[in-house]
Amino acid sequence: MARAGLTTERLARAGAELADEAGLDRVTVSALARRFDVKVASLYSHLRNSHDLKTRIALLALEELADRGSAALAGRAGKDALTALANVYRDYAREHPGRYAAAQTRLDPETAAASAGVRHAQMTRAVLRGYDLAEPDQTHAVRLLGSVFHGYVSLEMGGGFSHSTPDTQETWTRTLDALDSLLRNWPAP
Amino acid sequence: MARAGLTTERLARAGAELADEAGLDRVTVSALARRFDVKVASLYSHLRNSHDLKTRIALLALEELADRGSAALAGRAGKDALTALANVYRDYAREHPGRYAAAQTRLDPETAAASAGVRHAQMTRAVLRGYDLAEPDQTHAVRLLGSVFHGYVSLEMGGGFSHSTPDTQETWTRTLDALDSLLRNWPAP
DNA sequence: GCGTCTGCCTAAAAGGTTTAGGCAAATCGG
DNA sequence: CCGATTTGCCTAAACCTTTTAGGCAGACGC
Repeated sequence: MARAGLTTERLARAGAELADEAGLDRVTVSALARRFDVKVASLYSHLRNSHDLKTRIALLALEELADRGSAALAGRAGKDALTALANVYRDYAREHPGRYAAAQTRLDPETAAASAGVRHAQMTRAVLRGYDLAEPDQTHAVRLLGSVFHGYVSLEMGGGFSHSTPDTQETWTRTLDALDSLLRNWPAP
Repeated sequence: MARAGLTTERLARAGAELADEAGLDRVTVSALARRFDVKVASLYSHLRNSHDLKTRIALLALEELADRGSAALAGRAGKDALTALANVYRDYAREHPGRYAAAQTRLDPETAAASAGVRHAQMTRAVLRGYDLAEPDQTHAVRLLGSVFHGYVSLEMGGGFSHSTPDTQETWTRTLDALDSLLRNWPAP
């Protein structure tokens, strides 16, 4: 009997593809076994359980996002950097909706601390180097930017901005203008 | 055999309670049947399927949120209104995490159009009456506020702002200050 | 080539989803 | 007030997903 060559890595990658194609809620251990033409139980040598699979997809997505982010940020500063990073999130969510959804999976603290999530915070902080913000305002701003990026992307993807006018692209551009303006004129406490 | 008195309404309400207590992912038709001490199949006279249950919980949550929002907005304007509405979302998510999670369920367009989601957009627009924004900037601002409210609340709940300093309450306050400032000084295109 | 280890297998239990069809309680018309 | 109809919850059953236990054979180390 030929071996399928399963690894945790390949399972996570295939799970990510399946999430993008069929939606995160259809990513099951069973579906994955079918995709590898292997019996379900075989996957349990590589995965602790079903939630473990989701976690691994989340970690994969966070890492891909962080890689794209640091590539986009290289050589940019100020509004240019802000726009580049923001677009990384939006574009990734559009290209990989299932992976993006997986990236929102709640991770337990140790896993989160070891994840690429840390790099995300660093990247946002890097964007803020182009603006003049001291602590604790810098941390407030990091959190605000994270909120806007995530909030906008998830509402847009969820159809929350459904009515057609104005264009959501237009809103996105204006939102980034607004954030840039806000960061340049951050209000004193 | 005595009847349990099930209705779609009661099922949605019990589902919402269960979501808050155990988490949205543990809200199943089976669990709900157990709670009513009734056989599983009986629920299928009141619910089309499992997804239908989630949808009804989502609609319930959206309505409760809208009710709280309009109560909070009554008699307030400007930053006062902004803060009040923002706190409605944050407080609701803290009090009812399962319901809040359910409210993020993607609804099909007809359901969404008939839902309280419409009132949410109107409430945000009402807040903006306290600021001087003409269309299309007003719509851009509606979307921005929605993004920040939703993004902040979901990141905070998901533990995204985990490190302890500064306090997330402090960030929240400063975020609202920043939004107020931004709306008063909305950048020209 | 032999032994060990590992990877995928079969088997099986347990629980969730959903449909079909039945009986009895509630409700309504006379 | 009683018979007919409707409605609500039931049993039964099929199907799917998750997860554990234990087995056999292919890959690898010597």
